[in-house]
Amino acid sequence: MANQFVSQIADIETDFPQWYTDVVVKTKLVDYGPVKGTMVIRPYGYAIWENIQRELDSRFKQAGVENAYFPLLIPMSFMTKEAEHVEGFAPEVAVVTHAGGAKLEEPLVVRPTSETIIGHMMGKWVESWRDLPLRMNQWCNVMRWEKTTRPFLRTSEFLWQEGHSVYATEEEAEQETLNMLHLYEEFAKTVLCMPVLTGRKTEKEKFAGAVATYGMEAMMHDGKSLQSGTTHYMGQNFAKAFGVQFTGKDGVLQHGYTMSYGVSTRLIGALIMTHGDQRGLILPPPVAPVQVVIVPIAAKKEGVLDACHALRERLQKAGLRVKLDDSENSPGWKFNEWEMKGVPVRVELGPRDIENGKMTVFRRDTCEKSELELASAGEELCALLGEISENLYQKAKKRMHERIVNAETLDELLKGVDGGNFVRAGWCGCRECEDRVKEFAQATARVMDGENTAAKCVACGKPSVHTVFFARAY
RNA sequence: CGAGGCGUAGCGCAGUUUGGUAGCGCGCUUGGUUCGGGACCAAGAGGUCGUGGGUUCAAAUCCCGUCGCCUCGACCA
Repeated sequence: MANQFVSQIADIETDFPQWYTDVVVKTKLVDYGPVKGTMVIRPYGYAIWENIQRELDSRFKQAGVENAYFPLLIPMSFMTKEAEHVEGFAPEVAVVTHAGGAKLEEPLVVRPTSETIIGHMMGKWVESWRDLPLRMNQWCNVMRWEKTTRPFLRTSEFLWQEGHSVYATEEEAEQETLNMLHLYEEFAKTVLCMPVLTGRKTEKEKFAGAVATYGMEAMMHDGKSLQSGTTHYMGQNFAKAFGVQFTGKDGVLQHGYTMSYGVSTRLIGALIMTHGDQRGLILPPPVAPVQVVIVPIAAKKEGVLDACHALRERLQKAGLRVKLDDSENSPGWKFNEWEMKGVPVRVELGPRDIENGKMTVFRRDTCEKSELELASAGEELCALLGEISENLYQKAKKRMHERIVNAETLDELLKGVDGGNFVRAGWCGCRECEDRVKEFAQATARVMDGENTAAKCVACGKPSVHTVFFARAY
């Protein structure tokens, strides 16, 4: 009986994909949209995104990046200007052919990403070395007509931020590509409480039109990897395609160097799958829409609701996001509901607590109950939320590091990924070997390690050029 | 696009083999008693059985077509 609600959610150990879908839908984060492959983000889910936006945006601003907005529709001819780019995205773009009751002269692409239209505008805006660097970010939706979809992880339409910059030199643009990767990594750690692996992507996995792509990969409960953010160094590919030219200090007309970076609502999927447990969501305090939920006990008894309202006000003044659940549901029902929704801390307040000047506190990450002083509720709970963040990060980090194994042969690599691990292995750098790994172990190269520590290639046995993290991926 | 599965109340399903009054659980509405881990009692609302055709006295059930969805493969933030 007590676990009736658990039966609503699939078993996290044995049925991970189903568990994920159950949690996302049953905790009312999203609903399915009428158009296949789209999702409706409900208020509770969107509040998580707003918190992610706020935290990330303040970091961008601090780094000197400004927000802008570019149009949803991109002329088809823009897409075809960069050869690799169009080839990479053509299979998944949605195209508008009619508008205003008539067929359009030139079809319009619903943006799958905005390199082309931003490149076009950069071409107009950049004239002199004094105009550089030009660093912009936009928060928007994009559309990629994927064949199979899953809420947050892969939907036809998704929300993201895409940052785009032009620099005068190769060194600056490359450096910015790495800086943003590190900004993402720090963000994942301190805001999402999520450890990640970062590094350069292989040629096969890189962004269409880029010179180099870097990725941030997070490990899910089942040992599969989820690409959670990417940064791209474009060299002069897009600058040449869109005429992004400037006159340098030396008076010479030259092309700029561009780079871009993005994270999407997929981050929400990542934190669900990183922290969640058998009871449902566990949301990291920095992004939780509700950080503390107050559940009154015996609400009709005199003074209980008053005490709850007073506590809520004090906690709000302390800067916490607080919800007082004064609905007619029974306390047990509320406990389970808010646990499933991942609220980090619950405060139970009843006649017994009030009489003793205490509050009963339940923390979602460990599911432990304790009593804290009502008088110092604000400070106590702020400290507890910090402790929960730290604990979530350390737990996830420990799990990730325990599940990174080394392999010297394809058999070892297969055994590793079958066991739900990331596999660190040597690679000679050729496409054939990368394909062979995928065919043999259904694992792809996620990112390359900073240094090459392996002796030989896991597939062909020739000397290793890169050490690569291989994993199955979402 | 290849292979499998499923469409019956808001959600989850039974009923289909062997044709015969449209069912169950949860949820919802109203009233009452409850409230420290998904409470209980009573009364109630809610269905073109995905859809088109056929067989039959009679179709959720049998036959033919069609549409939609899900899972697994190839593509991907």
